[in-house]
Amino acid sequence: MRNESFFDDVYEVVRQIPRGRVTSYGAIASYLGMVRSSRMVGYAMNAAHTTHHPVPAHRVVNRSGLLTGKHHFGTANLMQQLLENEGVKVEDDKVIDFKKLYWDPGVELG
DNA sequence: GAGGTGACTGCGA
DNA sequence: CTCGCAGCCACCT
Repeated sequence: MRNESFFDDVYEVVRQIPRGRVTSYGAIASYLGMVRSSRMVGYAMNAAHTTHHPVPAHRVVNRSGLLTGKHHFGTANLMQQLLENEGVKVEDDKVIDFKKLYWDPGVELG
């Protein structure tokens, strides 16, 4: 029951991301069948800031591992702090070993 | 009802 | 390697 909207689906997937892992907007979009609407995933993250649902948006980065949305965390270094706090090394606003830490919902969730 | 926006992605030069 | 352009679609005003 998604009374809220498709955003709720995005939040659910993002919450499934294990600690110390990261994924991309396209991966979530693809898992939800909205690979062509990857922008909407990012848009949903923006709305996540307004919902009451806890969404670890810091675990979601662009397909290059770049912290594109760090500017939306209030402070530019907060997103990197959270990632490093989980064991994810970040440098120059980019996730190191992004390929290794990459978490694909289409694979992990089936 | 219509127009504008965007936390993206892929491809070409 | 970097830079630019076009497509995409739900949400907001």
